Amino acid sequence: MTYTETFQVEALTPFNFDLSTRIFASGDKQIRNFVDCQFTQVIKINGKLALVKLTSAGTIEKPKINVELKANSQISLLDKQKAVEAIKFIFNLDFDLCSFYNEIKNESVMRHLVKPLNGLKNPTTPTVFEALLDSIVEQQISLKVAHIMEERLVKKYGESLTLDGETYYAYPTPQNIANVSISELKNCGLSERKAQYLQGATQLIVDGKLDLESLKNKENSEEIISELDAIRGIGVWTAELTMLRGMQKLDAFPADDLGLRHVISSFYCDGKAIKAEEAREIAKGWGRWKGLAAFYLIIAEIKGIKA
DNA sequence: AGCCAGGCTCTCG
DNA sequence: CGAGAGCATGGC
Repeated sequence: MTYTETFQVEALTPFNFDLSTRIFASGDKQIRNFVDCQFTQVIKINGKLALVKLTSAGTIEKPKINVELKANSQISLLDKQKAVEAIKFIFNLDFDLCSFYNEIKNESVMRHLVKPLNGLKNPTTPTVFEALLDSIVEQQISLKVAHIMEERLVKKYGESLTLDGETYYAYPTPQNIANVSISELKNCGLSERKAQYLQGATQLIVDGKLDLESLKNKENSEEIISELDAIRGIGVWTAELTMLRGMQKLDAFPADDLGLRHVISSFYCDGKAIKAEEAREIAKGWGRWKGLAAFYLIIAEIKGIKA
């Protein structure tokens, strides 16, 4: 028996749902993807798995999202409320893009991106742990390879939900990974070291020594970086990526990131290789939300927008 | 074939 | 201390 609830969620204007969600277009259908203007992902709400299907119901200026919530058991009012919270968090619906646009309106490159990318938000993962897991896996190796490994991890250790004959996977939780051996993790393609990093961080969480999820409530990003950086296997890059992707810390700016430096260079330095220090210097002109600005550059490059 | 890929740690000198 | 090796796998 499948239970379904349908409702709408409003977002702060401007918000372009289709543009913001397009980065999931190449995602695995059983995990998280965006096909035919519909976003699909399983999330854990109120302790149970539910499939979330989202489509845009409004415009960029008056944004609304159609939500279809599906589960194998009755969906309570609280479940619905939690789902709304999760959706708001994933798409940062309460963030005011106008204040971001105000920060960059006079910058030589950024000001040209506001119009073509109007309403673009940087989606986040429902839990911080997912962002951390992905960031550790993506250290050093190519994203393509990393995505293959992430997919293996999710399908092996994430809980699954089967609805109407289709099976979907939620991202593994720390509890799901806690008892997995290093050699099993290696079988997913992780190096010995990375398997240790992931297992180590997971143990800290399960043992109550690291409250990863509530770290996002800290105001001071530098504090979050140093707390994460102190953990074995997590450097500044991993911390910053985790913050951007899992905590909505849009001021985090991963200057060490190879791909990002490449994009910055193509807009500011004719494509010649630049160092992290030069990237930081350029980002000084981006105002407060440097991580979001970086995301705008990345999407601008993908869409072939010239500044 | 080999080299490289959105890093990080460990080990030398 | 700073530099350099080593890591895993798939794509080019």
